[in-house]
Amino acid sequence: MHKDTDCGQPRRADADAGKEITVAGWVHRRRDHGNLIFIDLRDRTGLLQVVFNPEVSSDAHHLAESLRSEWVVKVTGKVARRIQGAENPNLATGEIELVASELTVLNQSLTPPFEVDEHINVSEDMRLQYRYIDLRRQKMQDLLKMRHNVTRIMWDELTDKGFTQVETPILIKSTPEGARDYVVPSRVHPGEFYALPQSPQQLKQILMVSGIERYFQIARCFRDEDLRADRQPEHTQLDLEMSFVHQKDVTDVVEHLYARIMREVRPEVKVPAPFTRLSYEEAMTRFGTDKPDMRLGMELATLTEAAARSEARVFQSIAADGGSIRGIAVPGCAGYGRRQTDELIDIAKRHGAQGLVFIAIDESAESIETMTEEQARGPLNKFMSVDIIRDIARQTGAKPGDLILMVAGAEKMVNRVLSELRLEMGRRLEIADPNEFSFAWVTDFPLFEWDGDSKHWTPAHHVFSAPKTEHIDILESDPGAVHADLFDLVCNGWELGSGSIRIHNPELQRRIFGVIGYTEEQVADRFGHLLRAFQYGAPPHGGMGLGLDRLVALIAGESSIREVIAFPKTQSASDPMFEAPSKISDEQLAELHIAVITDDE
RNA sequence: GGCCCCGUGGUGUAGUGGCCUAACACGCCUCCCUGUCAAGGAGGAGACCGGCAGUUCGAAUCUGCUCGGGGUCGCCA
Repeated sequence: MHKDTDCGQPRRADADAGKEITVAGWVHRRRDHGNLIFIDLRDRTGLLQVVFNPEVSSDAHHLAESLRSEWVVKVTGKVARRIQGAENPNLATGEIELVASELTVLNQSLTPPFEVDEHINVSEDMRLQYRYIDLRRQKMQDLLKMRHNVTRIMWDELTDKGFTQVETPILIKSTPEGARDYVVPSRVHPGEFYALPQSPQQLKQILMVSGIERYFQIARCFRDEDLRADRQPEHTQLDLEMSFVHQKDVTDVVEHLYARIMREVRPEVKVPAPFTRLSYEEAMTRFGTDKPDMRLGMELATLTEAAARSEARVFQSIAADGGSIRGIAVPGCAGYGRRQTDELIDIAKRHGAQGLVFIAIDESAESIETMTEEQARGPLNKFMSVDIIRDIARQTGAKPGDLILMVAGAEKMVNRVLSELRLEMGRRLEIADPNEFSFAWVTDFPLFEWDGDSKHWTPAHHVFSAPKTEHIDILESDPGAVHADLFDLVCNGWELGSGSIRIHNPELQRRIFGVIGYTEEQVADRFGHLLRAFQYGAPPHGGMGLGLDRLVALIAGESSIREVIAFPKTQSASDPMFEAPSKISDEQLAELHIAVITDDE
């Protein structure tokens, strides 16, 4: 080793003073006082102040004059207690310093494009281009370690529970469902292609047929779709699958694991236990979304009946057409002015609403029951009696000083709009406690969704989820009413993963394919291997896929998963450091039997 | 594919039609300094304003196209 001690290691003057040590690392900062030179030396464990004193070693002092930021050096010297008054309480090693007797420059460095420091502000573009420098920052090192710890706990916990980690192949077969595949040409089979897995779903189900019983993998998944703050073309998921289980068995394992991760990685935060459980129906009714942030309050109320009793034509006609009128009460916002309400109307319109109806309950009202007509202000109030307004206030839970937001129209749109407004108001009012992690299981999803474009039923999750036993009879006759043992794990508005009890009966699996509208040929081509496997004693099984990047970002309080991925890609799915993707040589293309067609224009 | 925001020395910003021969901070370079720690002091170098085309007497500033980055809708079994 070039060093015998880590920079962050010697900490106490009593214990360490007088020891001769050798450390090595990067020059974090240099303070040259002429005759006395200070270097903050940085390695993965932290900072250590090194002093070069010409009276101790004139050679070392002389060489130290040439040191610059990010040079890589090795220093030998004696640990000494700092002189009185020169201690640095901000540094873990602030009580001591290293008095250098010997300095070796192991490598020089160009002046870095940005400083390796926490307080600086650099564009993400620049950070990604020089990711190796960016990752030297303490914060990035901490995030990578946190991620490591999360996966370490996954390994520990699942190993204890009898799980076996199995690596599944990265080169598999394209089964064009859902997302676009990333595709890899085969040299040996001209004109044929592998696909990178969108998830190891089928492989892990086959492992259940193989008798593994409890499988997990920290698996890379590839999807060639547009990126977002929480979506990368390759993401990592904790993939797990269990045999002979019911839904509760799967959620118990995951809940125990996630509670433990929170306890060990963020011991200071609140994690309400047990995790909340609510059905998809209930989530949509109370929050308008299947991934609610439950810290926000402001639950949705159905006001169709009350609003339809008013003289307001909009409400009457929407109610008559089978539409829905719903609303939320935003605490303390009765004083919102025109500009603020206009902003909310914009948000509502962006998400499909025709408009947004406000009722402001004046602070001066003693209570909802005693408030007067004048104490409730709103554009449609002249069409509503005080009784109706009171009714609306009661159902939304509004109090004096609150602002009620109402949206009318198709239920799906109304829910989406109110859910967005709820999130927006939560952000504005800073309602959510950043130290609370409110996990919830959302269960009993419908198995199918109607796709108006393709005029087909499509799987709400994926084709392998089992319908609830009591709904098997109506699979073909009323697909929309079929629910499944299908569940999501959500936390603070983030979808962290979903799972289900799978189909293990090849005949039932064929019926599902039938409802979705696959032909015999398509089924044979895409899923023949799975159906064949199921004919040889497939056990009942179920499992989950849980996003690791999202989990770590959530735990770390980061809004983008790029912060917790060592080498993420930009929104155009490219890597600014590698400059990937890139063209390949004609020789490579020829070998792969590939001709590139260039778009003119 | 749609919509929105951004692009000025190495980095982050200011400048939004003539005051710009482009300002500020950090960084960088030189010198001074034995107790600093986001050291301090003095001096200095460094950008023609993402690219192209236009409007104008005059463009960093206006317009169009384009490239790059970010957010979002679509998309994401």
